Amino acid sequence: MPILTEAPGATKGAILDAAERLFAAHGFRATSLRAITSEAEANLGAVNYHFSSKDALILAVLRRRMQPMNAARLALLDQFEADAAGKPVAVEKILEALFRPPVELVVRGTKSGRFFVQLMAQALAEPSELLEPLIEEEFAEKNRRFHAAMRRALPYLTSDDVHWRLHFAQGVFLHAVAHANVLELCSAGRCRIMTVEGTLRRMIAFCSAGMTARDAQQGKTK
Amino acid sequence: MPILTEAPGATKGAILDAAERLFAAHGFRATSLRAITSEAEANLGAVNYHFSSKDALILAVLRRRMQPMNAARLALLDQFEADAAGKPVAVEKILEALFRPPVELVVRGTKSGRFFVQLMAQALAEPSELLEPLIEEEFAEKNRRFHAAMRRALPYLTSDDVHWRLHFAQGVFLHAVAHANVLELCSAGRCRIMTVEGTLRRMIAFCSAGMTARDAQQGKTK
DNA sequence: GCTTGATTCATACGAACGTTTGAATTAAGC
DNA sequence: GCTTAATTCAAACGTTCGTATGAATCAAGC
Repeated sequence: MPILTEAPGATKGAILDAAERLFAAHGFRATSLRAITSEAEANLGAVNYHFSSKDALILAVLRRRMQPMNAARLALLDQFEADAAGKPVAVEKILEALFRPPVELVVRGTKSGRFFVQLMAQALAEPSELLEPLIEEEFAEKNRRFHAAMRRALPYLTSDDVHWRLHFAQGVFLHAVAHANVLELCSAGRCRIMTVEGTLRRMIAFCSAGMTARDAQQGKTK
Repeated sequence: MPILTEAPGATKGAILDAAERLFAAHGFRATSLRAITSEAEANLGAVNYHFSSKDALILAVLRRRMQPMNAARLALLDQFEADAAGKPVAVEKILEALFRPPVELVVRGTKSGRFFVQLMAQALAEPSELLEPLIEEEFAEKNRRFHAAMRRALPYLTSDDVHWRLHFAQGVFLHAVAHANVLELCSAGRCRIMTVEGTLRRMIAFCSAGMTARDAQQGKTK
């Protein structure tokens, strides 16, 4: 086991960073390994040495951010549930636990972490049997926990109502953060994601109103 | 000008249909022209004959549905504004004008029209200088009109508030319709997009509550 | 029925891709 | 200082892609 000249895993990390940025900028398929290794100042063969294939590299890029992000979401929810001392957690707090970790990743993110949400949007948009198991595995517990918390906070909604509305809230967050350029375009440059707190406040205000809304035909699935 | 054996533009239309379905299923870049012409039962050269390049085919696929969809949205808004006879259109109506055309395209869509929203999500997620002008050109008037209608309906919101919240509403719609499989996955198959009216009702209930929400720090941009 | 213009078809080309290979390089162990 | 194992590197392989080309096919006009 040699001690590297630079930090251990320097090449591996550089490849992950470059891949994250280029995947977000041009898509998984449109980004060549040559472009990645060129930006990472690594040799072409290094990708297949450290990750064995391009598909495995894609999974590694996604997994690196997904796991900590979802762990942070659950930790935040844990904390709010502890604060609530047995009572239901407020809808706004549940939404904050859901939104804060990714928003902080994007706004404060060092290196290329800020591109990660765009990658998630691509992973969803580009359906592939490659990504589905990762998404299911990585998000299963998060979905279960947040659904349960919302059901407690909104007892007058059916389980299906909560599923639908959490799905909507995910859409708000994903579109707002991953496609922030669209907002900037539509508002002629006036609206941009600047701070964590400002972005969070807007998203939570919108979604908490949506989550708690009293529907005229509540409970009907169709 | 020969009269074709089959309907005029049969090959061209078959290519568009096949491309729409395969682009939605596997992404723009991952779908080869050979796969498209194979599914369309056309010759490989037909693509470059009818559309001149793959990029132009992508644009043609998108434009075919975008133009009528946005026209229908504006027509619906026109109608609601006429009904309102000078008074502001209700938020729910504005949202219906925004959501109904694409939802009907997806739920009732013949041929491959139901895949179109997934394509829009991909076009947004896969940023490309190819697609940006199309999006800007095709959505500019729609954005302007709906922003103005919302400002009339919600006079207590700033212009920036409306930009942000319309952006959120777009996220709800796009994610809900384009990634309906995620909802089905998260709800263990219990929640699915079944009918136009049921889907619309849920989206409008959520978004109208979000649009009209009174924010604690309203008007602050950050 | 020959001409004409539009479309279809089979084939081929060059480029770019992911992956493989084997030698060169590096640093640690004894 | 030699050995060993991990890593880097340059070069090449086979495949697949988008595109181009030219002949074949087809229907309509006169």
